[in-house]
Amino acid sequence: MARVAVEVSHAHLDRLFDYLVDERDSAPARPGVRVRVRFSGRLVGGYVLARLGETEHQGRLGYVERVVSPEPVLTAEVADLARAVADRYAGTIADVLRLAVPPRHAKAEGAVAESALAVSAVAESAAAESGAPESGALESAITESVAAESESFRAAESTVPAPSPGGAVGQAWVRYPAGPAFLAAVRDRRPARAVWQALPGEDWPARLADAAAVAARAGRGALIIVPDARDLHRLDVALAAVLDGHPHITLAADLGPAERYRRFLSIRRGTVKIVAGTRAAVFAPVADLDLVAVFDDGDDLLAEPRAPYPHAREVLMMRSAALSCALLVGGFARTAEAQLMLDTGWAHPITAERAGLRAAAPRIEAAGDDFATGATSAAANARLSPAAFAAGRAALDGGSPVLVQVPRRGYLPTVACARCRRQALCRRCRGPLALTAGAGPPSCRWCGVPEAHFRCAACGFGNIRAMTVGSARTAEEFGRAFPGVTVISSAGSKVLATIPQGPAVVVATPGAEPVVEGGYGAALLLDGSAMLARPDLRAAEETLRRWMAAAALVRPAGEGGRVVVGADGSLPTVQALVRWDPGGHAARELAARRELEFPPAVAMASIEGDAPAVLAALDILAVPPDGELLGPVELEEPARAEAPDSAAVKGRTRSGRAGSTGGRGDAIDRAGHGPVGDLDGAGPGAAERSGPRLRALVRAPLSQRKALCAALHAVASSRSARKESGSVRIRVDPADLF
DNA sequence: TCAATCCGTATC
DNA sequence: ATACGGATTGAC
Repeated sequence: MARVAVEVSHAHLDRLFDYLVDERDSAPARPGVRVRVRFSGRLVGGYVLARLGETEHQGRLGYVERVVSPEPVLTAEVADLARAVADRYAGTIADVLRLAVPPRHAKAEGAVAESALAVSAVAESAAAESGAPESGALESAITESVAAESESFRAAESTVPAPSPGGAVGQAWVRYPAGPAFLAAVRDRRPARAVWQALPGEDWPARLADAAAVAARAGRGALIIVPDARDLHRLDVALAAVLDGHPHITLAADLGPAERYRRFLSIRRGTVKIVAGTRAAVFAPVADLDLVAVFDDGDDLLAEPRAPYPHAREVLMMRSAALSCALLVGGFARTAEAQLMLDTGWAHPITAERAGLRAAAPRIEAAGDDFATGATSAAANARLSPAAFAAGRAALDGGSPVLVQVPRRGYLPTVACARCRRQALCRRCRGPLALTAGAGPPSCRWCGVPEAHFRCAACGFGNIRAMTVGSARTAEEFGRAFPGVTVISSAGSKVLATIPQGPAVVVATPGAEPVVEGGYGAALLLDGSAMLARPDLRAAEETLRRWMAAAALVRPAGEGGRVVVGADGSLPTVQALVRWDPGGHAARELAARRELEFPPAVAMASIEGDAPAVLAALDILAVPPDGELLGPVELEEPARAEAPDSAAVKGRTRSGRAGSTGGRGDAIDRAGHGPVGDLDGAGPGAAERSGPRLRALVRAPLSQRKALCAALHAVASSRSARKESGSVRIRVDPADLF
């Protein structure tokens, strides 16, 4: 007999089923293999989780129809993890397994054996180029820290033989007092858990690679998750430089099915134990995991958009807890979630001392609100305050590039009625109208329809004015402000990974800032007020994260590096940037969330969908004793007019979002329905046709998260068992709360 | 009293 | 989807 996890995502079927195994299938039907089974008539896929001598099932058992392949693709660890993640997010194990195990590609199964050595072309070439680093630095750093008994990571007798010489890494971690002790813990396979605030200018891919190398030298595995493909490429290069000899592999979303499965297999077979990837890789079945790490955990790309919407940081936390292995949550800034880990004592901080920070940080100043505020500045050079202009000028004169961060891409991405200032919206889909470079009428960023005869819906006026200035227009303005200087743009569909040294103005959207050898001479952070004013729970945290990511690319103050932020210097978030205090800011954020009873201080879930279905769901929801139901409220539809939005500015592609065409993807994501469905029903009637949609929030103390998730799962089970009509989406810790 | 049929529910 | 059990119905 075999216990099988079937690929059926109905909540009421979210359990294991036993099947008989025919004699001829008995050998290959090992735990972890894919099988096909008959499940109430139809053939479905599944995974063998265990072989059994007996069953608890009362009725008749069916037979495993077919063993798809003898390859055990699902390890016991990942199976347990999938169950835990499903429980944590009130989802089903089938949904998690869909995220965790890539589709089979038969050809790749045969091919893996020979090709496993050539796992990363980048890795090979980069390794060849980098010289052999001197040896001994890490070892001495670790030894010192062990002797010193770091406060954060209790030193233990080393149980692992000293790593062989021939390439040392980790020396740079001594800038963080707790750093070497953490590496020692990784080496000794102790379950150290750390929240790491990288110093400005830090070569963070190299530091993560150091940590992975420690695991590799101990003959063990490491898994590192980063937000996007550009970060992953940097990490790939860094790993290649320090791993000498130990193979590593990257897992990105844009690999084809064959390559994806091939790499997955070489990880599962233990051929490669050092793995780096984007969010889907959190489930990679890395052998002998010693370390799991994530960098820049505030990036919304780390939230999986498919059910049950797990967050990479949370999955890695669960993995490290289940395996008792080291966890590293890093970033220039610090999320409220990371702060909570520190507050509860679950993790320890790895931060630099004040002196180290002073040596590394650029000089940062606020230029006040008058510089860079959308409409009023669009016409003039007012977007450049005297301080900003001076900082830029000085850097350029010194032969260095200047980074200009603009939260919005495009030319003039939002426009408004010139008389009443109401935002100008598309008359067809109510999406935002925008102006593109050059002449021509405004057009809708969602459906693309041009608006040749704008009339304000509120006051009937026929002229528009700019409300926000995008990166393209900003590049134009800076070209005029600094005549003769090269202007480089990195935004939207054309994101640059690096730029050459030398004087240039680099205009980039957040997350798209190119890296430059030696650092930028200055960074000018525009339109900060707009970014801070977004109606989003995480607006402050997210703004600081973006600012710090940009400011971290600037050389230290001692080498002339300057940062000017266009926002009121008295704002706490601006203060946190100026003083480079991500920890203090995160502590205040978390305190505010406690006050408001919002995540991560409480467990929160959203229930949204068609009104009757949501009401019926709420009717049977057993809210935990100290829980609370908020709403339901009607969702405005179509989606509301916007402030700078998070995902669209980066110009990176995530599933279902057209990176280069932008508008279309936005429409689908934000409104929950595509533009096509509404084309024949312009006006208010269009939204009504699908019926009103409701959203409710439920919250509970963290101690009752399990009960909350169980109650939500019960709601989903009841709905799916009765095949109830209408759609309801349940999300635990939803990325967007408003 | 028993078969034919309907309906709800479980799905191994 | 399909299979099954229990309830319901209608013929004898």
